[in-house]
Amino acid sequence: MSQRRSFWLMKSDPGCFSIHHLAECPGRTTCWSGVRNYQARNFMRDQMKLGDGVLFYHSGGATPAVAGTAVVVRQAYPDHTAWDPRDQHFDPKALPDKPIWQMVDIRLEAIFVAPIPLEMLRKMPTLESMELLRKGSRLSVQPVTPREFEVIVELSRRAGPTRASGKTAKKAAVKTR
DNA sequence: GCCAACGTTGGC
DNA sequence: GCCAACGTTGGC
Repeated sequence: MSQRRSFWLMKSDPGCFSIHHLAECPGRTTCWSGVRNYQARNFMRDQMKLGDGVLFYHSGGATPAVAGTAVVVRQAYPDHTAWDPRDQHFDPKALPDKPIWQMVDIRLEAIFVAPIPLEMLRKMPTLESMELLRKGSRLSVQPVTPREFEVIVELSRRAGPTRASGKTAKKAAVKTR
């Protein structure tokens, strides 16, 4: 079986843990704890491999958006936060010798100069079958195709200069005040 | 803050 | 094994 790199999208509420938080973690690396959904866990446990690409998605907030990319640097291992009673994601059914929940480690790769809003993704015909865009989709860890990953990274490259000029315009507006 | 969609739980 | 009730997610 060939070991081809796979791609994923992982959601986080930026008010809880944003890509900027990740940027400040030691080694720009974090464990992805707190997943309490079996389907999402299974993707991490069974399919995520070292070197896989991750789209870091900011859910909730005013503008849900893909905020950047990360890479899987450690494959699935038990999520110890599940057996910590003080943890927000405590699960009394999980025990150290029967962990139930798993997590991976990811390392930040790039923060997009301009995040790609969900609204923009919806406008892209090449992305219409993305899991993220499916009505009612709530999976917090989901596969994306290599093509989808590539299209979004490419969008972020094009969005860069647009935002820069927007900034300039804003500055100019301030100046004239 | 609302609510649709979804996953989980528990009674039967 | 069905399904109603409930809790959660997440866009709007």
